[in-house]
Order: sequence, then C-alpha cells, then structure tokens
Amino acid sequence: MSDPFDLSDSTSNSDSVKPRPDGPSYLTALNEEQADAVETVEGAVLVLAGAGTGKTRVLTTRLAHILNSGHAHPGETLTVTFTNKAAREMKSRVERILKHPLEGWFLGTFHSVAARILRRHAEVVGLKSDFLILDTDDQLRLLKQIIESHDLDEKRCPARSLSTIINKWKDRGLGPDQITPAEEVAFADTMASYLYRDYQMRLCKLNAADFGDLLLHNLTIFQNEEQILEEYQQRFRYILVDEYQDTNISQYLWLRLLAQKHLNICCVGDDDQSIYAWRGAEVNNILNFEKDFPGAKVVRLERNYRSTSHILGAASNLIAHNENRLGKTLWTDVNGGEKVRVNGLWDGEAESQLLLDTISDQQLNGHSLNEIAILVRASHQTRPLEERFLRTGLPFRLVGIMRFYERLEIRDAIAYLRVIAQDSDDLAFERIINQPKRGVGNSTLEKLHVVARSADYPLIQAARDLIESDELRGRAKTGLQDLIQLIDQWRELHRKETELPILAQKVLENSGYLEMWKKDKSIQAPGRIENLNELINALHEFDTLSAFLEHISLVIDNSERVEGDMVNIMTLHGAKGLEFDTVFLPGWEEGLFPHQRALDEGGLKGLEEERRLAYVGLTRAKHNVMISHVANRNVFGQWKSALPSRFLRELPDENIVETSEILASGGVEEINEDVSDWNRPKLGRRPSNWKRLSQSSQQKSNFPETPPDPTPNAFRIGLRIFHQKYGYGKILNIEGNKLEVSFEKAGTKKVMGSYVQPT
DNA sequence: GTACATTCTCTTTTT
DNA sequence: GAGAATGTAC
Repeated sequence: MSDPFDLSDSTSNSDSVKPRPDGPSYLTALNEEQADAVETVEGAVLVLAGAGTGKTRVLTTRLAHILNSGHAHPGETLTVTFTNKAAREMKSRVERILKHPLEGWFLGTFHSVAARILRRHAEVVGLKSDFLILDTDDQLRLLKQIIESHDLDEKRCPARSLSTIINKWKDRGLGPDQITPAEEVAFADTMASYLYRDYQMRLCKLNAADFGDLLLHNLTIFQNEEQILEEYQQRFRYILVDEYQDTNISQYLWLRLLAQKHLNICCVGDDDQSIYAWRGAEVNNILNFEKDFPGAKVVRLERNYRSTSHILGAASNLIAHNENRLGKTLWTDVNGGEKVRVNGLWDGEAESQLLLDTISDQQLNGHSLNEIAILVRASHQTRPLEERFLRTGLPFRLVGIMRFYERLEIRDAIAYLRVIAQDSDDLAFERIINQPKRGVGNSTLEKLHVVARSADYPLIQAARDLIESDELRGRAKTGLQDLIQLIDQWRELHRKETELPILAQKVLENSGYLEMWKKDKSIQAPGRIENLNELINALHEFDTLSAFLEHISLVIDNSERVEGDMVNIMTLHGAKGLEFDTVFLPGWEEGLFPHQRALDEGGLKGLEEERRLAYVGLTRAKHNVMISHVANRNVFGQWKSALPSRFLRELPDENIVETSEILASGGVEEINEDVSDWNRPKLGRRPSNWKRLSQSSQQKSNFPETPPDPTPNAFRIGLRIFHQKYGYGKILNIEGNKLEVSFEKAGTKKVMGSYVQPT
C-alpha cells in the first residue's frame, strides 16, 4: 500500500542519470545538478529547487554524504526544517542511506532545536531550564489578562490583534527594547510596545516562553554571551536548511550567527513556494543569499520528476503572472497525460457530489485512495466534504485540520497535568479551576488574582491562602478546597513516580472531569471521552511528565490514522512537500481563493502569495488535477454568489478542459478585464445573475442547503414560504425585498426575500 | 455569586 | 455554526 506521507520522489530519475562510476552508490541515483548540490560540501550553497525536482532527495543525500565521507560526526551537523513531519522523514531517509541509526545530532524544526539550546542556557534570559512553552491559545489568554489589567476596552484592543503585533515583532527578531517609536503601531494609542514589555515580564514570572521567544531568546543569548555562541559556531560545522524561503528574520539571524565560523551552510528552497509571509517569512532571505554569503554557489533544479506536462504547463503559466520571483523554468520529458479539468458548478453541494462521484469512479478503476487528495484554501471548507464522505461511506482522513492536542478536552486534561508539574502555571490552573463546575466562578477567580498579584506569587498559592482566610465561603470555598486537596494528592503520586497513564487516569476520574463528559448528552461527548482515553494511551510512550509536556508543545503532530486506504483532505498549506496521483482543488472562487483577507491586508503581495499557493496546489499532482468553482456558496449560513477565481484565467487553454453547469450573464466578463487589479469586490457583493444550465443537481438534492433560486420570486401576501433558519411561515407584508413573515415556530420576523423559498 | 440561556461575533493559512 | 461575551434566573 502506498504511503501518502512518503516524501520520496515519485519517479526514480535513474533514466536521466549519466553513469557515475566513482563514489558511493547513493550518489549514482542523482542527476547532474542534484549531484553538484550534494557534492559541493564546503562553503555556502543555495539550492533553488522547483516543485518536484528532488529537493528532499538532495538534502538527505547531502547530509548522508557529509557523514559518510567523514567530513563531520552527526553531532557536528545542524539540520533544520519547518515541520516535524519533514524532520522525521529526513532522519529516516538519512538512516536508510547510511544503513544505521544515528543519535545525538541536531535535526529538527527551528523551534525544537531552539528550545533545546534555550533549555541549556535559560538562566541567561531569566528563565529556568524547565520553562513552559506556551502555545497560541495560552498566549491569547495571557494577553487578554494583560489588556484587562490595564483597563483597556477589549473590543477596541482585541488580544488577537496584539498577539499578531507582538508575534510579528518577534518574527523580526525584535525584543521589547528594540521597538523604536517608528515601529510603534496603532494599537490602544500606541501602547503596544508597552504591553509587549509587560507581556514579556509576565512570561518570565510564569517561567514560560511562547513560540517566538524560542528563537528570540536564542538570539539574545548569542548576542550577550559570546562564548556560548562560539561553542555552537564551533560545533556546527555543517548546516542544512530546508524550505529556506519560509524562514523569518529571526530564523535568518539565528542561522547567520551559527554559520559565521565555518560558513558551511546549504539552504534549499523555492521562492515560488513561499506561502508563509503572513507568518513573517521573508522571501528576501532567499533572494539575498548570495549577498549574505559572498561566493555562494547557486544550484538550480529545474527538472521535474513528478507531474505530467499538462499539469506543469498549467502551473508554470499561472506562476508566471507573479512579478516578484527569481524565475525558473520547470521541464519534464513526460509528455501528454490528462489535461487539468476545470468544473463550474451550481453550489457546494454539487461540488462535493462531483468530487465524490469522481473519486468513486477512480476507486472502481483500481486507484488507491491514499493517492488522492482534496486540497482546500480554508479549513472550514472541509466540513461539507466530511459530511458527504460520511454519507457516502468513502473512507477519508483529515490531515492537520483538527489537531489532537488542540481539542478542548485534551487541553483541559493537559492543564491538569501542567498544574501537577508546575506550581507557577497560572494559565493551566485557571483553566481547570472550575472545570468541571465546582462553584468557583468569576468573582472568586478575581479575588485570587488580586491576592496573587499583590503578593507576587502563583495563583494556586493565592488559593491556598484564601482558603485559610475567611474571604471565601459556601461552595466557592469547599470547591476550591477539594481541588487543592486533589492536586496535592496527585502531586504525591507524581512524586512517587506513578506511571503516567495511571496518574492521568486517576486525575481524570478523581477530578470528575471524565464524569462530566459521561453525563453530557451532546453528540460530541462520546468522541471526547474517546480522545481522553487516547491521550492516556499516548502517555505510555513517555517516562516523565516534563518529557511529555515538552513533546506536546512542540511536536503538535496529529495522531492521524495513517493506516488504511483513505482520501486525504487537507489545506493547501498543509500539502506542501507532499504529492499525490490525483489532486482535487475545490473552491476556486474570488474571495475564497484568492482569499479576500489576503487581498485586503496584503494587496498585490497578498495576491502573489495566493497565486503561489495555487501553484503549490497544482504541483502536488502527478497525473490528474480537477479544479472546481461554484456559483453559490454557503458562507456562514448565508448564501453568497461567487465569481470564478481569476487564477482560472491564468491557466493556458491548451492545458485544461473546462466544463460548466452554470452560465453567467454579466459579471464573468468583468473578471477578465484587468488582471493587475487585485482589489476585487468582496465575495458576492456584486450580483452575478447565475443561470443553471442543468437542473439535475437541484433535483438530486432537496437538502435545505440548496441556495435560493437567483430569479426573483413572485411573493405575495399570504404565500406559504420556507426559511432556512426559521422554518415554515406565511408572508404578512412585503416591503421591497424585505418580507414580514409569521413563522410557525419562530414567530413574526422580518427576513430578506432572497432567503426564503415558496413551498 | 453562580449557572444557564441568549446574543453576537468571526473564521486564512501554522511552528 | 461555534465560542465567547453578555443578560437573566436562581
């Protein structure tokens, strides 16, 4: 069975390889450019590797070659990737080439390597080596508290915006002291840098670091303690970097500091696949490489071993519309193949249906479902697909959409464990204090905060003190007392080195947390209990609680079921680095893809990044691509009419086959006019007057999701109608396109005529 | 003061 | 359609 996560090149490129009688066998499988990139061991090397040109092969072979040829011991190499998946893959492939397992080297994500270094020198930046790594959710809670503590209006100064601002500063390597007045942004009357400083102080008190801190603290350590920097510079004789186009400034500075001594750095990347600018990635890092490392060797990999010429043609033409790129010409000698299919459909329902039908056909024709992927722009697009898959009974897996460790119940359970591990973990304590309900509400919590703040000690300590005093009474007091007692018991178990699964089991049972979900009769509850059991199960793999907590904060991998033959559903971002026989790309509509927000916030740059995303999507496919767009999409429970994505216009006719069930009168021509005008109207603002060519999909499905017919209904008073949300009702009055309706269940409401249907 | 019901706002992508 | 913020009932 094929493994969907196998990053190996689909096609062996042995046919194109000139015989290379010299050197070890792993080198003989490379083409000329690849071999050049691998064998240029000394000095700085930039490998510009287009999609499907054997990038991973080059990186792994190069590392194996450095080790095998005696240039360095594993401990003298540093290899950084962006995802744990990529790191794992790289490790196993290098070990496969060398035919023995390796230990003690630095191979991992930027964040995990930085965390490892930071733990060794935490005291330099005022942390203890067992500092806690906060994830996005924790960070947001903390910022919210800080905003509240300064009596700022949360509506006008949302924690989310502040986190974006602070993260951006951190991505650029700027600590609170480096924020110049010119850097200050409009947030709460230029209080952002002040709040940033406050936030960092809070983190320090909590003995915690957020994702950005891992790199930023590393930089501080390197800049302040020269001998520590030198130690690492000396140690890392060879540095390898994957996905260099995605590095942000602090990662870039980090790499540059580390590489300064030996200057043996090899970065692999593709500017056309840079899709993380929103996260601070700086494409200039790749564009400036030769300036940063004078005399650097640049190797271009342009021979594509993955896709057919039609797919490559479509992708190349699309990406050629970007102005900001180094420019590469991918080529293949695999000619022909099937053209890229483009389908216009009436609504999301019809789209899902078409996808499922096509997939069923492929399955009948003996295709492996593992080799099929549906790549969406935004994760909420997966839900209607899921429902359709479940109804049809076709197996599927969601890759990276709902991360296991981000689930509510898992986060709660982990919070319990965190409280056991660290007294100072206020965030975790706050999370579990009234979960399950034990009568400790907001006002009690506020009292705890006041005490903790004035005495400058952890929340849990404040709880202990308040129980002793007369401040609390009733259920708040007993509830809190019981909780503290339980925590002390659990800590005792932990001290006695109770096995983690047993400890967790006891925690979940004694706390009543498990019971809470057992009593819950919502549909999700059984699934949550299952997840909790899965968590207990996962704990078997860890010896200590702190090892587990470290794992979850950085290796937030999904516990996906990889086994079995299933269709892969994931976001375009999540698909980078993967490849499949058949790729479905639904939702190519203006506003969704390119996403309106990317355009609003990023302008032309935003558009170009969206286009790169489209390029990434297309180039995942080996043999078949099917793109689809719909005329009506239900966003938010509201029907919006949508125009086909401008990207469709950028695919050459000779590489595509277009079929459409819809016909636009007005609107579609407008999309053709001026490609450089990125500022399109918002999704559905302009009526597009779609006409359905076939009624088939409407007849097939009489689900309430069916969008309103675009032709105006002849409403009259007394007509019985159906509304999606309110159900059946009678029209009482008509004012323009607004109707006053007396609903059978929901009472009298005013609704838009376009949202009701005559029955 | 807490728990429950209701309203209101957002949803791009992630280590 | 969910999660949080707000309002209302104990």
